Amino acid sequence: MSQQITVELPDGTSREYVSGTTPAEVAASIGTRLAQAAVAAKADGEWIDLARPLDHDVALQIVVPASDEGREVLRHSTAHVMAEAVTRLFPGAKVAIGPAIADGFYYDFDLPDGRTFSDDDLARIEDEMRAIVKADQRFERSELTYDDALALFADQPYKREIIEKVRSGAADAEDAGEAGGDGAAVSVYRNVVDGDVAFVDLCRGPHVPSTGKLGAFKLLKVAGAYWRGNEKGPMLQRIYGTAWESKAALAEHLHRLEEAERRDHRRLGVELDLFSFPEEIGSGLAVFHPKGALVRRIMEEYSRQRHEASDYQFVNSPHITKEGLFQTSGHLDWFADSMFPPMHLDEGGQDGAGTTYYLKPMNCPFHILIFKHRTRSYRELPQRFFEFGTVYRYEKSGVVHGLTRVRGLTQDDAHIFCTKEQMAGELSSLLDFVLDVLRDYGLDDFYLELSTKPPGKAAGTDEEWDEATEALRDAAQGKGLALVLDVGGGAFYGPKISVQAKDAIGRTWQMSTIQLDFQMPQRFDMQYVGADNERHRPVMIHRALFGSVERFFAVLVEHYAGAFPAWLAPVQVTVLPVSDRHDPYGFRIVDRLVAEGFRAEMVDGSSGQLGSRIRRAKTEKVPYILVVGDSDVDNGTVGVNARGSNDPERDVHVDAFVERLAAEVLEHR
RNA sequence: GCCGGGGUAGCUCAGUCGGUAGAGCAGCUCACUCGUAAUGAGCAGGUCAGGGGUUCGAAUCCCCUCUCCGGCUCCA
Repeated sequence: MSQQITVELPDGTSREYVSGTTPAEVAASIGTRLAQAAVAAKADGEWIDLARPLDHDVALQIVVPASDEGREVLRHSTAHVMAEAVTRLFPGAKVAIGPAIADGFYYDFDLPDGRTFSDDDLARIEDEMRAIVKADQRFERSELTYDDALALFADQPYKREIIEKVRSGAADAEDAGEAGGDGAAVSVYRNVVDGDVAFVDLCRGPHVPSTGKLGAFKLLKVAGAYWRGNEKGPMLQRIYGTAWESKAALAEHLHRLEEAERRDHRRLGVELDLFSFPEEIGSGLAVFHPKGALVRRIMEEYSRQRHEASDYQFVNSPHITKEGLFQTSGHLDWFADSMFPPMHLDEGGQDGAGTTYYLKPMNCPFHILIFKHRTRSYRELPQRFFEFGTVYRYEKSGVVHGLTRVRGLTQDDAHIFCTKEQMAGELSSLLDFVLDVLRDYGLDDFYLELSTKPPGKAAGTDEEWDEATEALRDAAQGKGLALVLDVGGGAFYGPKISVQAKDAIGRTWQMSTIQLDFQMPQRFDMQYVGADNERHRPVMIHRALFGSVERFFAVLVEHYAGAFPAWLAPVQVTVLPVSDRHDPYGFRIVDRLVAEGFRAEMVDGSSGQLGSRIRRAKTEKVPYILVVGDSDVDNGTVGVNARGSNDPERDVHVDAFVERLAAEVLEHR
C-alpha cells in the first residue's frame, strides 16, 4: 500500500496525495489552467521541477510565468536554449554560465579561435532558438557524481572548473548555484527531443518542463565579460537577452527600454542645449551651457538655502594639495590609481626632493583641517561644514558615462563632527533632512541600503566597524523605508547608508550617501575639549545629498524626461505674439513676468509662423507657452498653453496667470 | 584598463568596386503677418576625429593616438 503525503498549498489548504506524486500532477489536480501555466514549483521554499516526485509532507507552491519566480524560470530556461543554439551554430564553443538577471538573462561563451559575435549572429541565434522552442524539447534533470560529471563535460573547461570547485568545497554561492546537487553530486539538465539529447548543461534548475513553454524572448546585445568577473582572467563573449511570460509583456518591456533611451540625459543634453563634452577638453569633463548652467544654479541655490536653514556652515577649499594630506587620510593607499597623476614641483631645491601636489579627489581632509585649526569645545559640536567641492578622479576610460560618471565633478559635500553621544540623533535627523530635500526635487519613492565593511580593503578594527554599522542601522530603521543590506559595500574608512530613489519610470538611482567614520578622526588626531576638560575624539559623518551635482542633474533630466518643473525650468514662459502688431504687448507681458522674478522670453513673428514657433517651444519643453493676439491686447489676457496639455486656455487674465505660476514655483510642482 | 562596435556639416544620417562628398533638420537672407506641433524661395556650411602608411589616387584599405557607444571590472 503506497504511502500518503500531505501537501500544503499557499492559500493554507492541505491536500493528500500518494507519495511520488509530482508538482505537475498536484497542479493538474487543482485545475487544468494552472497545470497548463505551471513552469516550476517551490517545495518548502526550494526550487524544484514540476516532474520531481514529492516523497514527504511539503508546503508546495506552483510557480506560474506571470510572477517574479516564474519569469526567473523562463529566463533561465531561455538562457539554456540560447546556449544550445550557440553550440549548434558555433561548433567548439565553450559555455560558461548563464543565469537569469533582472528583466532577462545572459550566457557567457568562449568561441573557438577567439571568434566574436556580431549583430547578424544574434539574429541567427534567435532563429535557431525559435526552432528549438518549436521542437518542444523536454528539460530532463539528473544527478551525477563528480567523476561522471567531469567526464560528461570533458570538453567544457569552464563547467569542469565549477565542478572541481564544488567538489573541493571552495565553491562560493554562485558556483553552488550553478552546480546544484546535494553535496555529493551535481545536477545536470538534458534537453531531450525524440529520445535524443540535444544539449546538456550543468545546472541547479529548475526549468520549464519543455522548451515549448518559452517564446516571448529577444536577444538584446553582445558584450565582453570577464570569466568570474576577474579582470586578469579570460574575456568571454556575453549575450544579453530578455524573456517574458507573454508577447505583450515582452513588448511592454521593449517599450520601457525605448522610453529609457528617449530620456537619456546625454541625448536630452544635446537636444535641450544643456551641456556637452568637448573632445578638446578631455574624457569625462563636461561644460554646462547657459540653460544647463541655469538649472544647475537653481539646484545649487535651493540646496544652499536648505543647508543654511539646517545649521550648516559654508566653507571652501582649494583644488590641489600636497601629497601628505592624502597620505594621512589613507586615500593614496587605496586610490592612487584613480587619482590624476601627481605634479612634482620645486625639484631644484636644496635637497632636490621637491614637493608633490595632487588634484583633490575628495574634500574631507580639508574640512578636517578647518576643524583642527583651533581647539574645539564640546559646546560647538556638532559642527557641520558644507562645500560645493569640485574634485577630480581619474576614472578608468571604460567607465566614463555621460554626467553620471565623470572625471571632474562637484560634490555637495558636508562633514559633520560631533560627539559619540550626539551621533545617533545626528544621523537620524540627517537622514530626515536628506529625504526631505530629495522630495523637493520630485523624488519620493525611496529605499535605504546599508553597506558594510569591505573585506580586505578597510581600515580600523572589527569592533569599530560593528559599532558604526549598528549606529547607521539604528538611524535607518524607523524611517518607514525598506532597508537592504549591501554586504562589503562600505568605504575603506566606514560603513554607509545610501538612499536609493526610484524615478518616474521605475529605475533605481543611488542618490545620497551617509558614511560614519571613526578612522579619519584618528588618522588626523582630531580632538575637542569636553565638559570634563579632557580631550576627546569626535566622530565624523561624511555625507553628500546630491552625490555630485552633475550626477544629480543627470538623474533629474532623466526623471523629468527633460520637462523640468517650472521652478527648475531654464525658461518658464515663452511668449508668442500672433503677428508683429502684437509684439509690443508681448514685450509688456515678458517685462511683467521678468519683473516678478520669472524666466520668460519672447519669440516674435520674424522667426516663423505661429505653428512653427509653438512647435519649437514645445520641443524645448517650456512649461508655459503664452500666445497673444488681438483679443488679448484688448482685454489684458493671454492664451495659456500648459505643457502636457493639448487644450489651450484662452482669455486668461495676466494677473491670474502670474498667480498660478508663482504658486507652482513656490510649491516646486 | 579589458572585450566588441562606432567617429562624414551644429543635429540625424547617406556615400556602390579606392576615383577629391550628399540629404533632411538647425543657421543666415528675403518674402509671407499668421490664434495653437514644421510657409516658401535662396544662401552658406566639411582638412570625412587626428597622425602615419599602402596606392597614380584614400571618407573608403592598414597601423597608432584621441574620443564616443554597449558591456565587464571599478566607483573614496
